[in-house]
Amino acid sequence: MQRARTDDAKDERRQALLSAALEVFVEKSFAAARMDDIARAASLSKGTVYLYFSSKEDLFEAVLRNVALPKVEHIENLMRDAPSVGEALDGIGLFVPHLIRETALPRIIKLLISESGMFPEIVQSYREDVLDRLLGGVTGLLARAKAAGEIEVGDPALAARLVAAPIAFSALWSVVFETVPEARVDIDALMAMHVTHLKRALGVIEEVSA
Amino acid sequence: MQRARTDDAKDERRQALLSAALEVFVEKSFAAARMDDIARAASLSKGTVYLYFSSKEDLFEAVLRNVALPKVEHIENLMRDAPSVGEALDGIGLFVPHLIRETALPRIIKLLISESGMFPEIVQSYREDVLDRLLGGVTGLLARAKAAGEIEVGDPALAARLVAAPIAFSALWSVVFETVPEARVDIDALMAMHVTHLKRALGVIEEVSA
Amino acid sequence: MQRARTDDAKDERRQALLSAALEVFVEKSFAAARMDDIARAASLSKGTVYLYFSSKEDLFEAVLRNVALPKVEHIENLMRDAPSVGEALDGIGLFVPHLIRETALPRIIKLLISESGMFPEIVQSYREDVLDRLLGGVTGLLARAKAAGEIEVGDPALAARLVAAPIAFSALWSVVFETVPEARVDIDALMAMHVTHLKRALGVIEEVSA
Amino acid sequence: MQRARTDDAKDERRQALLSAALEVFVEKSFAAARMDDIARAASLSKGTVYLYFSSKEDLFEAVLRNVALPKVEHIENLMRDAPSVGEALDGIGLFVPHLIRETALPRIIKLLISESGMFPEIVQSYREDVLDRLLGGVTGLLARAKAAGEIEVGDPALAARLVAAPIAFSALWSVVFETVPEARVDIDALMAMHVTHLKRALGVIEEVSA
DNA sequence: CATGAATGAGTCTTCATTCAT
DNA sequence: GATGAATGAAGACTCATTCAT
Repeated sequence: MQRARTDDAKDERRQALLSAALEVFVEKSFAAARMDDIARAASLSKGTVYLYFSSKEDLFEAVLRNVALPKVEHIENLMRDAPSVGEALDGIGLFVPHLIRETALPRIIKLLISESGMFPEIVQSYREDVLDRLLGGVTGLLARAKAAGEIEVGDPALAARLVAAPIAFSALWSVVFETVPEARVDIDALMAMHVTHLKRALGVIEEVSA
Repeated sequence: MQRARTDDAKDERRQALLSAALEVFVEKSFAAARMDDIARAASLSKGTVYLYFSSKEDLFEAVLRNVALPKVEHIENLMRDAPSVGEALDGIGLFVPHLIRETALPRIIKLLISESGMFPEIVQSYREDVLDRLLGGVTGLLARAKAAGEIEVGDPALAARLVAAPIAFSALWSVVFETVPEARVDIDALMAMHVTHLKRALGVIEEVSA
Repeated sequence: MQRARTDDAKDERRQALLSAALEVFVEKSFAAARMDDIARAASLSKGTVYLYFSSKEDLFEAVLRNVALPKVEHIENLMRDAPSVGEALDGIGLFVPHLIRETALPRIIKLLISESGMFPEIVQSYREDVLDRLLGGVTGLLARAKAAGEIEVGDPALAARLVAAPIAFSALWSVVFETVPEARVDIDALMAMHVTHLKRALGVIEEVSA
Repeated sequence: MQRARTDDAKDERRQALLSAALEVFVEKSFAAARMDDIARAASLSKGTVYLYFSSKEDLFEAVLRNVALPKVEHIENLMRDAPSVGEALDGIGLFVPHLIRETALPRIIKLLISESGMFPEIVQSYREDVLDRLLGGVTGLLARAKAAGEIEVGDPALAARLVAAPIAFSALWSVVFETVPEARVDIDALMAMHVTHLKRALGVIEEVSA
């Protein structure tokens, strides 16, 4: 491998390592992942990894710190700025398939679940920093809509979980089972149905899109 | 430790080991679990484990083979024999909290997810033998109700996933996050809401219980 | 297994164990032999072995102490009492095939060789008590014959080794290689030739047997 | 330890390991030898051995594969090209003491004998590839000489064994018993006598060396 | 006496980490 | 900066030995 002299080149290499590490940690779990696997997945040698991360655990933490977090704010804003629950749900229905197919989200979720026993603090802080904020965004949206008489719902915090569950479920299903073609699920159709069901369940009146 | 002379005593010890192993595998993942941990969790010494299981992997497979499987038929039957979708859903709403709080289901799900990368065949066969059958049971129930004009729904197979998702979600949440009190969720309430939402979404007409 | 109440029954069991142990030690070496193998080869259970021998090493030593030793005196006497070198050699030629095919000698030799590194004292004392005496017997025979002008030979002690070598060679070959039929050697013919060669080499004048 | 960067340095280390392993296997037997012993004998650490050999068994097989084999052809040629049986035997008489004192042959023989029970295939293939060829070389020599009326002998294949036996005997004696000074044998004298005896036994007419 | 379940010391093997090149 | 050889701590597994039954 060439040497990375500039800071940019170093950042690039760091990113390559993080992304290789995510892949390998997800595939094998933290304990079973070998530094060598990760190094090779990033086309580097074992020793080089230690130039960028001080230990396997450090690398693991960096993986969780560096992915997906930017999205949180984005989604919080989407929830806050949505003109109506209906449109917010439509947005979710359209956005989630992309989230599942193209982003690291499913793998991050799987990793969090897998390592919750070994890294409880990391996982709890992830829950606080990411999951609670996302659920909080949806909760807020539903609470405002409920207050506005737009929807009919019990505890918005619980309802937010019902909104999130099929998303998490699909994300997990995709990483866990879809290595095999017969387990494949049509996520677009599933999410479309999820949104339809939610609207019916919440009593969202469908506005006619002119 | 006392010695297990009779076959019954040996079976008991086997069960104790399986249950200790499930605990440790769930907590640490297969790779990070030490046979010694498992042995001590069952109040045995390391060597004794090998009198009952020939290897760590054998023990792991036995753990998956020995739990939850009996329940599958039970639930399949429930779905098949349900007099109506509404009652079936009510049944689910009442049964699931028990399932999540009292049985190994949540831990098994977590384990399956965690080890899907390391034991793909085991995990896929579990999907076929357990998950597909459970989802198939719900799918059948919904398909029959749809044919009878009882409910309004698109593809029953997808809808079955929407039925299952909050159950899986809650199960996972309970093992992954509920080690910490502030992450606790009221599963009874959540499931009650889930059933309510489902009935509304599917257009189930609530019969008045005389 | 029945209990051995009488002393005779106990001795029998001891012998069975010694003979099973010889077999297993020869087949696998001391280190690789498992007490369980030996016990089962004697149709006993593992624990029972410890009623007769205090440890694996004790059993090993007993094996070497209890076999073949009686023969030594017998052979010493044969050598001492032989009326002539020719007849002594004839006796060897007739006796050795039996020794190799029917007695434990070949296995004992193999065992001594195998364990010479792990049990140097045992092996050296075996050499002194058995091998040196046997070689000494032959050496004495040759020395007397030389003194009597019966044969022509250099150092009788060296010549004794030339007498012994093909015997040891055949014994070893039989345990080491003759598990496979294509390695089989006609020991009677080989020993006959050995005796013929020895007589010619030593210049033994063949008396005509009336 | 210094690091072996070049292929040459690695080959050197491999050789050092093979030779350390031979020593330790011979001393203790395969089963009783610890990888750590071997590593230390080669001034390396335990882990390093596994950079060169994938397992203890792999190392063992490599030990047998890498020694003595070159000599076989050499000796085959000597036998084939010998101008006369007498000279061939003289050659053996002079060469064997070197073989026994300076080469790995005695240790290899001991190892083969010791491990014949645990590695029957390896040992049989060694017999075919090495011993049978060596014995075959001598057999051929004797058969040619017999056909030429040079010597008087029965079955040359058996006679070859009588040629080999004192060599094997001495080789074994040297590894097995000569750790102790009082067991030492004068191999040169023994071999000289062996050759003398063989010539007499075969009726080789001693040519006068001008 | 006989058994075989239980134990834990001992050994092979892996792999995170270091460091000479 | 990059490499991969070397290291040794850690963990799976075996088996001699003990001892409750």
